[in-house]
Amino acid sequence: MKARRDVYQAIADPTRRAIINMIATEPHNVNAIAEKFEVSRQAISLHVKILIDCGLVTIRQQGRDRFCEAQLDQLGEVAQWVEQYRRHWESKLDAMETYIEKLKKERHGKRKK
Amino acid sequence: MKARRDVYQAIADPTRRAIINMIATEPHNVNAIAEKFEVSRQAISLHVKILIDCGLVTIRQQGRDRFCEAQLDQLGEVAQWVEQYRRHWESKLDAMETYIEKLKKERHGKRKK
DNA sequence: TATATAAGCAAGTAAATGCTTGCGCAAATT
DNA sequence: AATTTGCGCAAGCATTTACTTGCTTATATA
Repeated sequence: MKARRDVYQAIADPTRRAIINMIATEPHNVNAIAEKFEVSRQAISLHVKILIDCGLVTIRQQGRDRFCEAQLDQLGEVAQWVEQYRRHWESKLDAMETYIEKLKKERHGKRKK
Repeated sequence: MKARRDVYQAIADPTRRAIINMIATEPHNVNAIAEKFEVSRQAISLHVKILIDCGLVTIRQQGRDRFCEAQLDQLGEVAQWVEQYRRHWESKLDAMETYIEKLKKERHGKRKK
């Protein structure tokens, strides 16, 4: 269990997405996370490790507790990759709609960064 | 090879993302796709199958050719899932960092959105 | 018609994934 | 000091994944 370790791989697993969802609101320690799932604490521990490895989670050690905090910057990469195809799924219908979409985007073109 | 078959799983593989990227612009038949990669035609054929299974690719049969067309609607799900966390990575929620951000903003009044 | 060509099917393999149980250690609690 | 609690480490295991080679069936084409 030590090969490919990128964001896409990390979020491919539903349990890991659930973990992210859980700690996005507020940090939880490993056991707290594990309690919400059917699988063993160890299984969760491994998932967390993977999330740490790819940078989606950081640990704040506090006594014997390890609080997992979501650090979702890396998701930006996925967002970017997916976004580049948005028009492909939003305007699959016909040229007309593509055109309208484009107009709308231009009208309130509010791109950050 | 017949278990989980969702979009997240599908795009987890870099080769599959490359295939999507390739046919997003215009359809290619299986061999045409395979030629662009180092792996065997069969390997590509399997990747395509996975993409078909999760709805990201559709086939247009034409004689002995099977043209693969990108059908990226399903990516919307991923986009949505990722987007819900955008603020998490665009504005770190950590109190400390928020504070620092605030200081920086105040210093050289540079807005972000 | 003989023969390329496109591509699925099948079987085999090495590595990765997801999970479990058992153990040990350090920080809290009694 | 003794025990409980949080959690990583390690080994083991069943699947899944990604890929390969070999064979087969259609569809073109010389």
